Amino acid sequence: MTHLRSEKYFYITTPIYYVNDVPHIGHAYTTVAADVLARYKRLEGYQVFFLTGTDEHGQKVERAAQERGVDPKAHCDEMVKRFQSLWKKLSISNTDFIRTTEGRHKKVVQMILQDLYDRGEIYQDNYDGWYCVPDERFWTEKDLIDGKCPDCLRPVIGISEKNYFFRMSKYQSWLIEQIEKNDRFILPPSRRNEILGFLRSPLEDLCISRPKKRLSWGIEIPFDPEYVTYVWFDALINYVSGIGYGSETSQFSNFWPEAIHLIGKDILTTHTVYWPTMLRAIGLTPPKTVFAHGWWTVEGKKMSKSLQNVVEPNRLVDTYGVDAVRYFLMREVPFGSDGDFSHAAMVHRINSDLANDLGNLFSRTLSMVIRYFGGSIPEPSSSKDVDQGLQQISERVIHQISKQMEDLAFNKALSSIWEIVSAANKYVDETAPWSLAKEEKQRPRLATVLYQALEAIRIIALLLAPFMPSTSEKMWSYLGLEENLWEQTLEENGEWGGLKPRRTVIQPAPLFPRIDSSKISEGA
RNA sequence: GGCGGUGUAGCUCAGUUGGUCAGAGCAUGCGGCUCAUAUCCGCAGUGUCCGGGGUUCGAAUCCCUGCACCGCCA
Repeated sequence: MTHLRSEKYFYITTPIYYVNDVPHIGHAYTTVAADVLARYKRLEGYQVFFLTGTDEHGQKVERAAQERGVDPKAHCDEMVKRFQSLWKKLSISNTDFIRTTEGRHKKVVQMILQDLYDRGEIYQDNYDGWYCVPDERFWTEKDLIDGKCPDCLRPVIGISEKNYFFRMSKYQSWLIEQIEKNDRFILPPSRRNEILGFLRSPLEDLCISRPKKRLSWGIEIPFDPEYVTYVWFDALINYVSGIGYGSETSQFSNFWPEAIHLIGKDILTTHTVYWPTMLRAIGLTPPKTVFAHGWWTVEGKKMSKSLQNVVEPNRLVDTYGVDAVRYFLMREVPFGSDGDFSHAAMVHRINSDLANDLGNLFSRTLSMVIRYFGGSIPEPSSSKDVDQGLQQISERVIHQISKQMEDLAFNKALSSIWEIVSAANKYVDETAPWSLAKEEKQRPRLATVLYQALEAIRIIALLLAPFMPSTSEKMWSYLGLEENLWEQTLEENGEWGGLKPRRTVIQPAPLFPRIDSSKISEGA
């Protein structure tokens, strides 16, 4: 049985965000990165499943709801909108949005728990320890600092109770082997080393239940109604429940082997130790890659609620525009390193990269097409070395980007695209169409030159689409292209010479107006 | 305390296995163009490649040591 075309699958996830959190630049960062990757893979012709969502159980939600005097679910229904509306505002193209309070998720969690229990992967035992209520974390006696939570230094309460445990410890050597034999399982490599270091000490079993008398807002343990599921055990399962584990069998089996989880470095252990061992026990393969990206500081300082410097993504978008924000996040720092957000850096990126380099290339080229050819895309004739040079750079960049995106090197990919932008600006300078326009006999040459410049812009628009979707759409339509940008593939449309002559370009408004930095308030 | 990482132009950083590797971008200075969002193009720098010692014909690149900063664990 042969297929007409082999289907390529790509599955990308963000963490499910804690519904009680106020969305900040960190949430936006992970989600934008996932979106860029999803859009890029679609451009490469992949079937893409892009999942994000919210984690809605646990003590903080329960308490917040109580304080407001509403039902926890009703509380979540309200809070979840903050994420959903932000993703809409940030042009996020997720395939689905999963909430851990949904029936489809609970069903899968309970099915997995029952199965693990039946097969002896989960057992009951006594738990003695110290519990930090605000952090929802258990600590052992030796963890404590002066009898207080080592994480937040707040008081802890002593707890001794029966709980259920997952036999995580027995998978330790298997896990080490997985990590060692696959150098792309945990990225970047420094994080991989950290986990390998962590795994040199004995791994313990994982407590996966909470007694209802202490916490009722969670998924009930199917074999013991006195307990609910520990939030992490519940939350991690979203990655399989969200693509139909146990129900949509073919969809699940197509996408799961391709899973890439993007996470912040703070949740590395849950994703590279808890989760793979859970999957192993369930009988599923580990994700292909877990990539831990860095954190953003703001104006050189760590983000914190007390400093009141948490960057509110909605305001950022209102101030600078979606695409500029997406561009900055992807361009400023290598994915995986920490970065600093500052308004000065943001404005600098916009003015220099977006307005001067890209925006000006676009407007100078289109203006000349309008001025010299009445807006009709001219027909190119024989090409010269300069022309071919521009084409070669574009072809080289398309080739490079494929590898850079594979490595999640978003900043490098963008810098590669800017090689075309620079080359095109230089090309326009060297060929000087305004001089050619002065002599009638240079008409064919002028036509060729402007066609080449437009073609560079078309390729730039295509490559930029994953990063700056609305800008690319604008460029695309100003170029007079009627085809749907989101149905294009690099294979079919990345070839030089795809632009059709005689279509009409439109006089563009500046893609990115320059920003007078003195008019941007620091408090945005 | 243990393990790991980093330290290269004013700033942010590239520099595969040691031999045009002393670089890029930004910022700065000078020159050019005028199609364009006062945008674009060209040229020019400056560097004890953290300090010290060693291996080698030759080290930013390997080894030892000191200092500084960072990450994970404790």
